[in-house]
Amino acid sequence: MDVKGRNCGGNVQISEEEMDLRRGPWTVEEDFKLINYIATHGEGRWNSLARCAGLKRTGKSCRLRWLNYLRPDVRRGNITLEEQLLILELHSRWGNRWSKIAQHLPGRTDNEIKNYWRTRVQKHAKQLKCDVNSKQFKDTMRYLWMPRLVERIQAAAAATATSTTTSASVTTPTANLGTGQMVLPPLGNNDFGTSSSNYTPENSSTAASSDSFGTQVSPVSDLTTDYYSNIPVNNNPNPDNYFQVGYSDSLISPAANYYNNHGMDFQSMDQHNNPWLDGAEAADNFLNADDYFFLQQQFNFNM
DNA sequence: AAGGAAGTCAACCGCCGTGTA
DNA sequence: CTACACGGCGGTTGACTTCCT
Repeated sequence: MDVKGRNCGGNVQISEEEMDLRRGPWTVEEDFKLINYIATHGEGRWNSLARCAGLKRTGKSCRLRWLNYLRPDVRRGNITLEEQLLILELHSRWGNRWSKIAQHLPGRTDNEIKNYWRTRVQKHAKQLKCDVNSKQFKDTMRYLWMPRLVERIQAAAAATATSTTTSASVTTPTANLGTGQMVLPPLGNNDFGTSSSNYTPENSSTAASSDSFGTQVSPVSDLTTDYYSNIPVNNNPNPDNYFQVGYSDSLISPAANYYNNHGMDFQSMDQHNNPWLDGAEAADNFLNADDYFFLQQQFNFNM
């Protein structure tokens, strides 16, 4: 055996410096070698694996390639609405703990989630001219985007239910999250867990111990028992119903108040520079034209 | 059609924690 | 205890693609 594991046939070990290591994109041949080797020998110490498989790559490079791309259970394709919701929720709790977040999205890698966050979510923050870690932005996620995602999941579930016509009762979307593919965090003292039909940012956050949103929490919890209580039982998502029931005191959502109070200019965001409106049907758009119009109306009403 | 801007994502880098000799 | 190798993780880069003018 070599120092840290397997040795490929008893030959003298060759240092990485002597191996003329390759870098950059992987070739089909390299992928094939790595897949074949792992299929035969399993995963192991990556440095020795790289040598034994005849790959002129570092162990790290092999590990990354396998975990992020070649592994058979890697799930490719667009991030679903359910996954987006889960990412937003988990990120609000754990921050940039991509690996930890990825553990709860089967088949998704930390790299993929990280890329999603940086390219999609941070884009929205940039467009709003606010920091992605700011309270305003986090509250927008909590009180606008996440409810919006829930609505859209609900609508999709309802559409599926009516098309199949086999089920009289509509399953709540979170109970049906990812068609069984979601693995929610274990139910701990402060965790949201299996009470999926009761999912809200309020009860799902870590507010009890360490509220990552800071000390001031918008008063929505007094107005809403849960998000589903604001959604008509006929599963017909309606932003007006949503806000007017949920935020009955002022008809202004907490996030809208934030933008109003912090001088953030919603009205200057026309359809040409607002990423939330462009291609509103795209999977990663949280707000549609109705939301935008509604927010504008609310701002005008209070001016 | 061409060129630049913006978006996407695979891969690399550097740091850190852990295990072992 | 110390040194070293290794794996894991988050941040960053850069090649490639798509969009826009």
